[in-house]
Amino acid sequence: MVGRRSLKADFCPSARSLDVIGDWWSLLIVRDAFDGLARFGEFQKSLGIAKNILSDRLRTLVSRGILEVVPAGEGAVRQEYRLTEMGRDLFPVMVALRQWGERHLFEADEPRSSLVERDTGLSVRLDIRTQDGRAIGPGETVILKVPEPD
Amino acid sequence: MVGRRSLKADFCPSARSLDVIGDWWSLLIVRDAFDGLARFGEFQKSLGIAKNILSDRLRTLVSRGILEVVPAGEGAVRQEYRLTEMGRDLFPVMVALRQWGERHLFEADEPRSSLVERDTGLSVRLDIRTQDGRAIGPGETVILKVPEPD
DNA sequence: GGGAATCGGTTTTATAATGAAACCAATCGA
DNA sequence: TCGATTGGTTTCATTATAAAACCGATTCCC
Repeated sequence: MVGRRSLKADFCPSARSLDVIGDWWSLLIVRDAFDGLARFGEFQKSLGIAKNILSDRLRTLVSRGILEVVPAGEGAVRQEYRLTEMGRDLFPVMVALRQWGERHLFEADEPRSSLVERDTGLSVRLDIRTQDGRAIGPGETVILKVPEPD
Repeated sequence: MVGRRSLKADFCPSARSLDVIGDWWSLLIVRDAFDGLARFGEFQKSLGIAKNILSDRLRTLVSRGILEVVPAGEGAVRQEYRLTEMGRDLFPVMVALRQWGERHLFEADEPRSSLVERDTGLSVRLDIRTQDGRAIGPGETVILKVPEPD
């Protein structure tokens, strides 16, 4: 096969998501975008990514509707990369990754950045519930597959 | 630089998480593991991944504590790959990815697999709240950075 | 019990993705 | 106006990925 397999046509939503944002850099760029970064140079400095790769990733993220290009300031020539609505919707993904990393990838006493509510400083958590509001874990769930066409 | 930059030492938990599971295949393997797959051949068939790459990814996931190798059945020689506690803790990440994919990567009428509570069939959702239970969005949060050592 | 098929990989080789550096045009700042 | 910065693109070297061939150990089948 040439190149990497695409999961665009997969019926599993997780697989399609990974097809779009599952590469090494994209979510890091999105994280920085959530953090307020918007300019090419800012991403490049923050991530230490090669410029050609950053260029490619930004283009791809824009083409997929996760970032959009907007003029930087009023009537400015330079442009910025901003999260679209679709991009901002990745927030739960970022929070879930953060939460997992905090729990498993840090020593107890190790310094780390943390995500809190702006107004109160309360830490943010994420949980999984049924439609009617009961919290549940992986053991109580099941995936309903779509029937394979012969 | 040679190879890919490691984010192991980054103070951002999301970055460390991506360092561990941010590559192209790992989360797909984890998804399949949540789905009950456990054998080398099962993963290989499900993902269509090259065997050498699968071999490498499984080894890495085991070495990082996300999967563990257990004997398949009583006294069996063959072995299986199972999610560890740390691996099962990735459930919210999978749900978040799934939710995003459902919302943005499918046509309204397109068939898709869905995640539901086993006993009731109710669909599963995920949301972000403060410690005291109020649901919030990205706009109401802020990241507290760890002070950079000079 | 013997042979064939399957399982769970490893090795080899080709190709694609990534990274670093050099380069460049347009803009900005002094 | 001139030099520095920004935002890239191009080129080339290196690394990762993929496909296929291979292989030993098991399991299936009769």
